[in-house]
Amino acid sequence: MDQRHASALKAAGMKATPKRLAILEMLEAEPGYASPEELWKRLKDRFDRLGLPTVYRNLEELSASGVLSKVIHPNRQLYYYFCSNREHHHHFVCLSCRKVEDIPACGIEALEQEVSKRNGGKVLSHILQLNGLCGGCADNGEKQ
Amino acid sequence: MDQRHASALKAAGMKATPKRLAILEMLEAEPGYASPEELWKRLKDRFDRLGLPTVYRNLEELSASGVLSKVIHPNRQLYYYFCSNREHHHHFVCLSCRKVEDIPACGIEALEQEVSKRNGGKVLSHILQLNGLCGGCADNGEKQ
DNA sequence: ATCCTAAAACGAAATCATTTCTATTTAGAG
DNA sequence: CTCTAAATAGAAATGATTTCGTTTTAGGAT
Ligand SMILES: [Mn+2]
Ligand SMILES: [Mn+2]
Ligand SMILES: [Zn+2]
Ligand SMILES: [Zn+2]
Repeated sequence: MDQRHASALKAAGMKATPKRLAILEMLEAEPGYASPEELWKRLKDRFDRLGLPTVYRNLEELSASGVLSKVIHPNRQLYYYFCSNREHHHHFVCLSCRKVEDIPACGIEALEQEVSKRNGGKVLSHILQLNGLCGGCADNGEKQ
Repeated sequence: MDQRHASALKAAGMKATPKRLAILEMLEAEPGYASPEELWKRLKDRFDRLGLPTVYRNLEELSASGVLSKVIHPNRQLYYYFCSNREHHHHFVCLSCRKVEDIPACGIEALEQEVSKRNGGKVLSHILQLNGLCGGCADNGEKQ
């Protein structure tokens, strides 16, 4: 149905199944981020059969391929967000209403004040973390 | 015993119990971040009794009070790190050896290259997220 | 249009890191 | 030294997420 999403899936090397398309449609319509179970509960009505593991699996795959973005939440549960901005950027997420706002730049100190002043919101905390391999480990191809 | 840690605990309004001090000592000696269970297994030898929930509870409390820092890990398990740098800063963590390096500035794009070149490491991914309340939600004191 | 096969989905069950709960112990103020 | 709120034990519960063997399906090939 939705050619945009079908194309995105094809570009990601994934089959355009009805359930994947429904997940993308629902998440795109969502104003903020959503949990796998929330999406599952609402998607169940549109299919005679839909397993929660299927939702988990697809969200993770779509996130891994960059079609969806994952939210790092203090409660450490999984949340996903559909962001049409294909440029590299980061997010401001509201812990109350789950709204997600794009953050164009990456200067954190300046960013906090800017977000706080421009949107009138309050930044309670921020997470900045670089994951990777140090020099010694990058050499030999160790993992984990 | 360790006056520095006892003082840090006092400053945080926490009692300087032997187990808390042992947790801090062990984590300070650790070259990288560690999980609650790893610390527990090694601390058990030093006490006739030590519950895993106690380690979890103390790590979380110490993290909340800023004595320890929490690591955001792709496997979504809990890891903690003792950082003596009391200035506001961020971390580069190695997914292979768990080493943690301070990152003084917050310009992410520049940072990735800088970390990659200066330390010879490889940045596989980064997380930048601001958590807080948007304008609408900051007004009324809603939570979650 | 039909076949074929790797990919996707099912769904019950398992996993297991983390939390909860109640009784017991203890740090540290007075 | 006493007293009490804070801290801990330890068993049990929790529940989000994953696993697994089976069944179904998307989509390229014929
Ligand atoms: Mn975005
Ligand atoms: Mn540090
Ligand atoms: Zn390393
Ligand atoms: Zn909000």
